[in-house]
Amino acid sequence: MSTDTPSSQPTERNTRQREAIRTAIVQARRPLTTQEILDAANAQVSGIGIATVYRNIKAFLLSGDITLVSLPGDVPRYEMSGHDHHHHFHCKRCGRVFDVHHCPGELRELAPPGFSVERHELTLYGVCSNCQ
Amino acid sequence: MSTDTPSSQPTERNTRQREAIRTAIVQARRPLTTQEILDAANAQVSGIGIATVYRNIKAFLLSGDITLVSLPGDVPRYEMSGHDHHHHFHCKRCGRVFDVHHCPGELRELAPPGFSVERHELTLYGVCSNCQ
DNA sequence: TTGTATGCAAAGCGTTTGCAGTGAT
DNA sequence: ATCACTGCAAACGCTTTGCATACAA
Repeated sequence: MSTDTPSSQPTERNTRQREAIRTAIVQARRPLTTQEILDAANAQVSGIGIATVYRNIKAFLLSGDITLVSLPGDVPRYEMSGHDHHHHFHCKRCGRVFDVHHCPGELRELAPPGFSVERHELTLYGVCSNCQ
Repeated sequence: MSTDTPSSQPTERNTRQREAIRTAIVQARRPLTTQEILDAANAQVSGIGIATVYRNIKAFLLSGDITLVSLPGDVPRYEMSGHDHHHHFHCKRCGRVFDVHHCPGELRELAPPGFSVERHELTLYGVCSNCQ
């Protein structure tokens, strides 16, 4: 066994673009799409390319900084990690997605006999308080 | 008011390809991906093009014959309509999706105050009985 | 100075569409 | 004989990748 890490990461650099992308996701406080991230990041540092957004999203996912939020039939969204177990609410008016910090709880019994449930995802659909 | 339908649909024709695609979905008894549909249909009638599968899927969706099943972070699947309210189970071993005919029930109270819930989708993840 | 990060453009990949030929009615 | 349906290939939209340059360290 080796003492030094065999696959040491290359040094990460703090670029204006990367910080703008990170800030966009942090300040949103809700899951953002790639396009929403690009728009918010461009508001801080103009000229950011979409490829840079994709590359940084991938890097943040790998490092665990952000989490993929994919709702059925919708484009992927991303939010900061560290939230506890939660679900999502999709507003049909404004199209935004919000976190829901409640959970129906134990769902193992819902599956047919012989099926083992390890995880679940729940999405609520309706109208958010802003759009009422 | 007119007696004849203003926008009368063009007459549908029963082609071997269309019937192969419909049969594939009927016989599966679980939601199928586009590729699974193409493979199953080709087993009956070889040489079916992928465009034909997409066109027929779209037609079946419009007519209500089939229903879109889209799970988070996964490709769309399709199943015959007419099932009652149900959810889905995704096996992490074989990748197949199964219907779950139970439901946790009333979920309106999970949303934050001021949010109105109209619909919900639940996906269970784990290992199916075949793969145990 | 080094080499990671970026921007641009090209390449991928799954899905859609245009078009000419096929075939159900 | 019609005209909807099909197969093929081109077109699309979104995401990824190659490459030369920019810039953080």
